[in-house]
Amino acid sequence: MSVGHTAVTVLPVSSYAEEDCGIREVLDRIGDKWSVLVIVELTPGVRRFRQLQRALPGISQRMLTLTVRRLERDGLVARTVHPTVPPQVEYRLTDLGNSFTHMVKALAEWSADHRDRIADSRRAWDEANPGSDVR
Amino acid sequence: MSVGHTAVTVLPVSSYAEEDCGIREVLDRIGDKWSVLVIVELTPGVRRFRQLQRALPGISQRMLTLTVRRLERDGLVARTVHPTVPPQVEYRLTDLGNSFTHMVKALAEWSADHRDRIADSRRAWDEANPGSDVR
DNA sequence: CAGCATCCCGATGGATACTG
DNA sequence: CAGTATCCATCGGGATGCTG
Repeated sequence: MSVGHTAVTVLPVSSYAEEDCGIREVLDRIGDKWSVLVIVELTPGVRRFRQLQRALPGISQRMLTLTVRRLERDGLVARTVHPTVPPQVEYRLTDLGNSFTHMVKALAEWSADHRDRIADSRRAWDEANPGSDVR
Repeated sequence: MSVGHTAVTVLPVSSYAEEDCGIREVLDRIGDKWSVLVIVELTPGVRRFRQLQRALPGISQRMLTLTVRRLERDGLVARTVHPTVPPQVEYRLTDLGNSFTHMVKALAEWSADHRDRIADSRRAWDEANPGSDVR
């Protein structure tokens, strides 16, 4: 077997979007249902587990745990356990998490600024394309 | 029945993260697997269907169609059909779509800037938490 | 209080085949 | 070329029950 014979993994090129620009990584981190909301909720300061859950109506214990663990793993959130009875666990943003806050803020502003326009566009599209399963 | 009796919809408060700030809307729009990548790919200019598909290795016809339709519905992308043979369809960003480009750029920069730090954090966490299913 | 362990369902999205 | 139509596997995430 000569060199370059097996497993060449073609992958033609990819003008822009490919793996080179790290968009996919960010999306994998914040694209899920709760991560950004948790970050937003931690922006004002430290929160305890139950506090977070109450502040995020609809989140299950399981998902809050998972979300907060992943954020901790990524270094966006710090977790502090106070070995008391009953147990007390605090969550806060790290510097890294705080830096990400700016992104979220920009995103929220963009959303607020263009919300109406998007809603209009959707109405128009839906009217022009009745009975479409796109939605 | 007196006023204010039915359907009070409790919903305690929701300090920050609730529906009021439009984060959820943005995430519903860009949190999927391909939307942002398509937008990135359209940033340099107009693209045709197959061009997009080739530029986005791994995307299926179905998903490209769905993604591009949703973006069109939201008013981020404009679709132009040239009734030729064979058919030719062009996609380009609208002004709205272009404005969103800035968000994506910021996200990409943030990702690039902190990629290493996050990777380190993950390694450390994985080492400190062996055999965890969090990942 | 702050979780972990299970079970399970619906949505997302990939593969494939067909069409104007 | 630019789609549409199906079928199907995966998996994110909700509900529930138990524990230190």
